[in-house]
Amino acid sequence: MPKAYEPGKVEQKWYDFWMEKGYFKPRIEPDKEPFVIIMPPPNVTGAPHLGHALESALQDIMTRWHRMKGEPTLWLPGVDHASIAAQVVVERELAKEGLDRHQLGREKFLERMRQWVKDCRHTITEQRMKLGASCDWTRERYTMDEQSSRAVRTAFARLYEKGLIYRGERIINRCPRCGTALSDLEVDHQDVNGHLWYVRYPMVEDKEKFVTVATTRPETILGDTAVAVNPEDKRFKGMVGKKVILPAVNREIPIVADEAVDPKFGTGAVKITPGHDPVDFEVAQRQGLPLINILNPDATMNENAGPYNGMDRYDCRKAILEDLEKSGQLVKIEDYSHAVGHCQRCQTVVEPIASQQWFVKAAPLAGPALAAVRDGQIKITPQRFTKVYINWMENIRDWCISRQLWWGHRIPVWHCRDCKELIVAVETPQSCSSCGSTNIEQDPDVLDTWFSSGLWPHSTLGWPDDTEDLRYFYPTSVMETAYDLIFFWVARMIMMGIEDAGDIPFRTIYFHGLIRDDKGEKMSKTKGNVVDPLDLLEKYGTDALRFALLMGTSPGNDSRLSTDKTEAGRNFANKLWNATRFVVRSLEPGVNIDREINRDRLPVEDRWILSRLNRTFASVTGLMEDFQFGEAQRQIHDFLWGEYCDWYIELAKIRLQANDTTPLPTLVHVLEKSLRLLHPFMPFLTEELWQNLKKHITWIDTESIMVAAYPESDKAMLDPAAESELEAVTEIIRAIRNVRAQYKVASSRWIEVKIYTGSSRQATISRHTDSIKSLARANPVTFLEGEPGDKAGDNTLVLPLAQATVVIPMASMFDLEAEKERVEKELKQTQNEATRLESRLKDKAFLTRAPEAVIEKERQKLYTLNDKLEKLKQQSARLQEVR
RNA sequence: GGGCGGUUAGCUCAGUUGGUUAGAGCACUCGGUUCACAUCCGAGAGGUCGAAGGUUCGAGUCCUUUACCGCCCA
Repeated sequence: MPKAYEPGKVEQKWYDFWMEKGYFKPRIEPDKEPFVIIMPPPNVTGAPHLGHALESALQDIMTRWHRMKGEPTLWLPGVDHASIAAQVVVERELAKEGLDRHQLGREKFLERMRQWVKDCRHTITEQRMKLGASCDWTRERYTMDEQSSRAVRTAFARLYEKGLIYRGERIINRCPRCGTALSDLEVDHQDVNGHLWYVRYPMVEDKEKFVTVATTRPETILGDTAVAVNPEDKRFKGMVGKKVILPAVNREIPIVADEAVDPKFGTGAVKITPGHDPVDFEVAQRQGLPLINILNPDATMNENAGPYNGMDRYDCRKAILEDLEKSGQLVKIEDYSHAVGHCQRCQTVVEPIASQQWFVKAAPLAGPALAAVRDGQIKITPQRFTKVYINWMENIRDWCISRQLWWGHRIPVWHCRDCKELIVAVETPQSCSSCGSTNIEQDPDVLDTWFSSGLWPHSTLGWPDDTEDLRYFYPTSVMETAYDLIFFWVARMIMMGIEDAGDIPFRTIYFHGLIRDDKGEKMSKTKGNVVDPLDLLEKYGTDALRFALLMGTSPGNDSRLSTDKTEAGRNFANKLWNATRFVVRSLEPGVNIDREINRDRLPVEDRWILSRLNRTFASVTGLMEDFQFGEAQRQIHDFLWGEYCDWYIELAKIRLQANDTTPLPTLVHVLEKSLRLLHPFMPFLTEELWQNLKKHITWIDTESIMVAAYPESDKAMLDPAAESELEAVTEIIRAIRNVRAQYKVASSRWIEVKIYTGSSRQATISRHTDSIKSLARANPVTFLEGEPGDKAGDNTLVLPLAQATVVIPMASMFDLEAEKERVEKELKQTQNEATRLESRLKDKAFLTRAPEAVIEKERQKLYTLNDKLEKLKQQSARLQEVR
């Protein structure tokens, strides 16, 4: 084995080996309950980022763990066509070529999209494989493949037939840049510093009288169809029912009373624009007011805007304000901060517009989805997200699913041009189902990308067909994703899964946090702080990256990734590499290691490490069951590095050096099982090391660590007495090392140690005399009974410990005279330097002429010197006492 | 406006039912060419666990109030 672990040389080899052996593909065993994770499909929007790497690591850990436990395990991969997100990305690419999609036309644009998806899928798959993902590639799916598309059309048609999908005119958010309706969730609200403009609307009956309204969007005046006041508001008594004249377009509109009006906003009278405000839309419906749309799809003003027809919305705002100013109707301007909706994908300010769209009636679907979580059929981890889920579900609103985009699932609805009938069908119809006309046309819109995502757990397993996969693997075990998808995706999967497949889509939903950069900033392309997982993989190795991604994380909490962590991962991998290298090298003489180890015949340090190993199994398993993977990983790390390497191997070396091969079975046994324990976390490294070990151990007959059994805790291996005994020994060794460091005893020097204990402890601790001698560099080591008391003598150090008292004669630690001389010399030198500095710092010329930074530096130097001086004086005094 | 999370060592974070002396990685200081590993070994320093009050034999952990930071929803 080479001196250091070189991940680049082994990773591809093992991934190919696993693929070749078909380990990723589960065998359907009807009598066993399977473990199933459906991979959240990455968007085809570019190269995967660190969030995907974390997701991959977590899901792979769970998958490998359950597979090793002997469960039929399926991790099903796939990718998402990402309708709007992908279209926006490709449109940007086109813009670089000076093109837009309309120039290409629908078909050519879709061709372009498909090519993009092809390239993107390749990158995504390649990266998943590099990350070690043990997913079943034979079942890989795509949200736009034939099966998924049919699932989408089927789900749509069934919901339509049940009256759960309808078409209607509602206020929706429209992104002028993307040119499409959006769902409420796709709008990001940001506080913007704007203005509140107060505008006078003259009364029809007496043009000298006015009603003043306040607005943040003056251009919408053009679409006003009423002014509303609160019915309780005494200020407007007698005005309700009268009419005012709308500025700019001189339309007469009524004053109405409606509960929705907040008397505290503005003047208490508000303008009602039913075509461009959701609250006003509702008021209009209640009051029977007409609706006027003043905007074109691209957010320019339309013919209803009168003189402003054709203007951009913001130019219109400016123009109308100037006109109002001129006519004296603009009476007041206030600074006003308010939330403005932005398109989640392109950050353009969205416009609320009343329009004909397709909606999913949410309430009937939310009922069972709510119950499934409330009853505990679906468990949400971490638990705190349960409340968030319930709160959202309880206040759910209808879901706008039609998009005026080209990329996505075309809505399975055909319009008859002759009889205006709507035909909803799974397969393309030839003629109108009502009048038989062949003059029919498919709806041009596509579906919200989350519609197909919502079907993912059942559509990937074969729904709407009754497949073996669907019967065996559904409901799935765990859905693992980021918490920011709770509404977009998780909620919809639960609703659609129950509706379509008749059962919950997964038993547990596990949320991980978001990965930020080392400064805690969200990674984004515009900020330029995006780290490519591939760069880290190549530099540090997959296992190191996986280790880093999990290090110090807890469920549902955001984490930062830094090179410090990846380095720690790499170092750990290398540590384990070398521990294995040591064990393998010790085996070389051709020693035969038995499969079973007889605990009772082993020395106490062997029983100790076996006990600690089995405690670690129990603890790690408990943590994994609880989804605490970061903590599980830490415990494995601590056991291997802090106990196995730091202590057990060091103890074993003492026997091995005396040509005693008895530690070998334990060395091998603990290492082999630990590698299996660690395998889900660091798959490549553990496979490589395990295979190296396998070459020397005949009884390792499994062909890969990934199909070897996951270790379980054996209670018979637990040994509290051995643990207590080793605690005493390590405490003694640590105490002696501590003293050596404190007194700067040369490492080549052996010091004398006397250990006082009770008689029963003496029998046990004295068994470790060789260990204490070797690891603390102490000789001679003698054991005495009871407490040292006066017997210790004057020139000794007395170290009282939990289970023993250690006494060290000072004289054995160093040549006293030489040490005194050394300290005095250093003391003198330091003193001289300090004096020189002091006098300089008193020199007026220096203080006035030298730059402040230099003076400060000198002051710091003096401060440090004085500190050192103090310590030297103390040491000198201590030495004097020794005589 | 409603909700959630965070506040623990210089930095980044663990710390799951309350229980000895609060941990890790990195950084720092001192010492190390002992045949697994300098991607290392040994030792050390560093924390009134945001604040105040309460429950308890015992609180980083539970309760109340509060400050600041972040996120989600409206």
